[in-house]
Amino acid sequence: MTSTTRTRARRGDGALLREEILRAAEDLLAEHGSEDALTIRAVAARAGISTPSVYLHFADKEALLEAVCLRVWDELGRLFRENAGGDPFRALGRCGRAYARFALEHPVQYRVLLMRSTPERPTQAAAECFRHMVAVVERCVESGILRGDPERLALTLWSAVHGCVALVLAKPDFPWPDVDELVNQAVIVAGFGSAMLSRVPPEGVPASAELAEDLDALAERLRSRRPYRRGQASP
Amino acid sequence: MTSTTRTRARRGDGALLREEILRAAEDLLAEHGSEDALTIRAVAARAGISTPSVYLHFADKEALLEAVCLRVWDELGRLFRENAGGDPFRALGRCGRAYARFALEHPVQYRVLLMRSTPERPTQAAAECFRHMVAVVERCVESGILRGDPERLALTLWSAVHGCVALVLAKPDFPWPDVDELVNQAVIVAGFGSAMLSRVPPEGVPASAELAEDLDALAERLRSRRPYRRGQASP
DNA sequence: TGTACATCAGTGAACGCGCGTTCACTGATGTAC
DNA sequence: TGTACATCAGTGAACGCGCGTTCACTGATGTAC
Repeated sequence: MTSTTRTRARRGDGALLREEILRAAEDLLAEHGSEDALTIRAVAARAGISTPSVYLHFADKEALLEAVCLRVWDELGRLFRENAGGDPFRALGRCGRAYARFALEHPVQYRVLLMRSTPERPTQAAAECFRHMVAVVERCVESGILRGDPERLALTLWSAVHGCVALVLAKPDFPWPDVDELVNQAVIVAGFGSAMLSRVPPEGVPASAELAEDLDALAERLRSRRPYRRGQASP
Repeated sequence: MTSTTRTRARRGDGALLREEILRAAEDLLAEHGSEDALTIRAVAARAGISTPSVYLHFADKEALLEAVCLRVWDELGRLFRENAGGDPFRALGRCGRAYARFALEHPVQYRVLLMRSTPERPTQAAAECFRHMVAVVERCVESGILRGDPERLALTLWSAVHGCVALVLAKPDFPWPDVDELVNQAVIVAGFGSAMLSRVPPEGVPASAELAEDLDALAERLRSRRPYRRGQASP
């Protein structure tokens, strides 16, 4: 940590410090991998300023933590928009994978926003994220591959991908197999599982052995079809 | 909170207090819904003893929290054993639902053990929980309904159900639809999705519209079969 | 062009809190003789 | 049966820590006249 001596901001440029504080906070989170590392004192020290200076730009500690986390959240919206085009079922898969990648790249922010029990703003961020998913699901429903209430479907898809990254983030010491493949499996399971959801007869399905036969028949049929694009798993 | 005056334990019965401390800690967690409520001081006050007395039975705060959480964990193993019998695919569904119910009934313990980034013992508990799931999955693989490495499959199934309860626990203020139904959907998605996992051709699947046709054909076939047991969704 | 003054970024020192933990202790209970 | 003593459950008071936050302040920068 090279202690570059900060030169005081010009009049009216006080907001510049805000940026430096946020960056210092981000660095702390990234290095320690836990929100516990984010103390006003540590952030100030990291930014090379005195502790009370933080209060010139953030009302309190919670406001700072929130700002750091929400800052990165815009990126998620962009990812959804980028991946939402083309064949709907494939787009769904791409979005799921992008979501997981995002979460794994910003572990602490993701944990604070979606794995901590907090009211208010962070929940709004979750709701916004949810709306993006609904949009993608709606196109799947239009195409016929998914059926049912898009919001319900989106919730289930969301929770499936969330579960995968949440476990990995919470238990980094667990002997996970290749995380990318785990995410990929979760996305495929979520996609095909959702597609089956509206197609499972309400009276129930046959016993495992018979059900296996029918699924094998489906698999055979799928194999005989021309794949949408080769060399890539789906959705 | 009736302050029943504790009578000092007889010689050799010191361990009795241990139970009372654990119960007091459980009550605190249940009431406040957060592990932050568990302070040595609060637990002692709740149990009607002096603060240092806690140290007669627990090495430190972490040991107490751990004991409170692991205490409830045995129940999970019992639930798996109870639900593991019968048709494998159905057993899988029952175990998933039981798991979710367990998590929702012990929110704080679940959060501490599976949603917090902690090393050592809690991770062992997660591993033990995982082994139970593998056992159920193995029977599914034997029956042919699932295919592939049981551990991989179990991980994916686990993460799907975990995602559902983890989101609900983390964002209780979110306008969730009926949680039981959400869990049910997650379980069905996880089950059928996993069944599809090994059946998706590696070259990829056709476009959404064609894929929808094939799935509809499967649905038709399932409807014409005699259901394993009527009036109950599956798996 | 010079000077008094307002404004604003930033600071040093301290307050007060709740916490985990420790220490020397008390007094009841059992045991050896 | 009585008595000295060891043991053990449990306690009161205090230590020390890091924290969020506040307060009165400093001194550079710009502005009015």
